[in-house]
Amino acid sequence: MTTRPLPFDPIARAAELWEQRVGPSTTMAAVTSIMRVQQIIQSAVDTALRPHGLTFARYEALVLLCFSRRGSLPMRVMGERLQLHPTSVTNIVDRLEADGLVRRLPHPTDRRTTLVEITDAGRKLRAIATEAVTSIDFGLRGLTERQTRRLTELLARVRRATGDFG
Amino acid sequence: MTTRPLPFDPIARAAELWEQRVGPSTTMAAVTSIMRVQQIIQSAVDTALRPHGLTFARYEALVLLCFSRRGSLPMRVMGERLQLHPTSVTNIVDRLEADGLVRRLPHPTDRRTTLVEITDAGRKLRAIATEAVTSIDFGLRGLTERQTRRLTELLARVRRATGDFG
DNA sequence: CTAATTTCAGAGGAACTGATATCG
DNA sequence: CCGATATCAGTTGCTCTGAAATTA
Repeated sequence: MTTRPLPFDPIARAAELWEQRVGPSTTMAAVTSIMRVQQIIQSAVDTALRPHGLTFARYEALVLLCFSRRGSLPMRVMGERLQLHPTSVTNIVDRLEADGLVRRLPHPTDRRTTLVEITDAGRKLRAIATEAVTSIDFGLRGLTERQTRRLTELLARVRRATGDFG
Repeated sequence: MTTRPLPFDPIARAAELWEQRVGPSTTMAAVTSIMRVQQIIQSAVDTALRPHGLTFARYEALVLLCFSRRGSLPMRVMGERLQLHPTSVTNIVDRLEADGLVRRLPHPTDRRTTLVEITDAGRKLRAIATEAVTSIDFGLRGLTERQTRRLTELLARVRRATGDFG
């Protein structure tokens, strides 16, 4: 968030030099691109959510709960779906609960686990925040519908190959 | 880094629910995929670099300097190329300098700017670290050469459309 | 004077480790 | 006893804001 755009593609230039000095640059270019686009998206989405007191991580948690069958999930399951460390789940739920967007409930049968339930205020804010992020296309621009699908598909291959699921 | 892989694709499932309840899910699925793959790559790369006392950000800075014409660049240019906040550049250079991998030099003509020059130790570690990250394919698996290029190309469209360069 | 470059102090959000209490 | 769940304390790394000092 510092400087004006460069007149050239810095990743393409780095790839050229890499090719000359190190070797094949295909993987390096793709990885650098992913890191950069993630940064762009994170920044755009966080900017859109900040007026509503949310970060992307907290927004994702809200969406997950909102879409769940009963509007509630165990902490552990939330961490599983969102790929978060248990302590990160605690942290995120703490903040959402402090804002009255979720509440902790005891699990009816397993007293080790605590359920997190979305509140009415949480559902309302989820809808407002969704409007905010979709109105900027989540910061993802420049792709056709078809290209966007292709991107998702390629990334799914990576996720599967790295043991993310399946 | 907590749990075993899910038996299903959590992003595909979230996209289904999004489609039912919110609307078109194409963009949301792509964005979530990028965030997740970035997380996978970051984790893999940082794990590979940790034994050498580097993070990905510091490694990138080392590569940038190593490939530069004179082995040195102004702080501002580093921030521009690596898309880092000025204070982040200061932070990263501080750590690299503390480890003897770079050194600060006064700019010969502009006394406002300070040059950062890679040291011999820095060049040596760059080579070792490159071996470490390439040996794990930067954490990027499951794609053919052709698919990897396609991924880079799609991401470049996004970067260009969001004003990253061009 | 304005503008650019870097640094510093401080804050926030995220991720991790290790330890602990509770419970199945 | 073992393993799972959640929390707590503390650390690290990165990013940002706002302010300052220096110089073009």
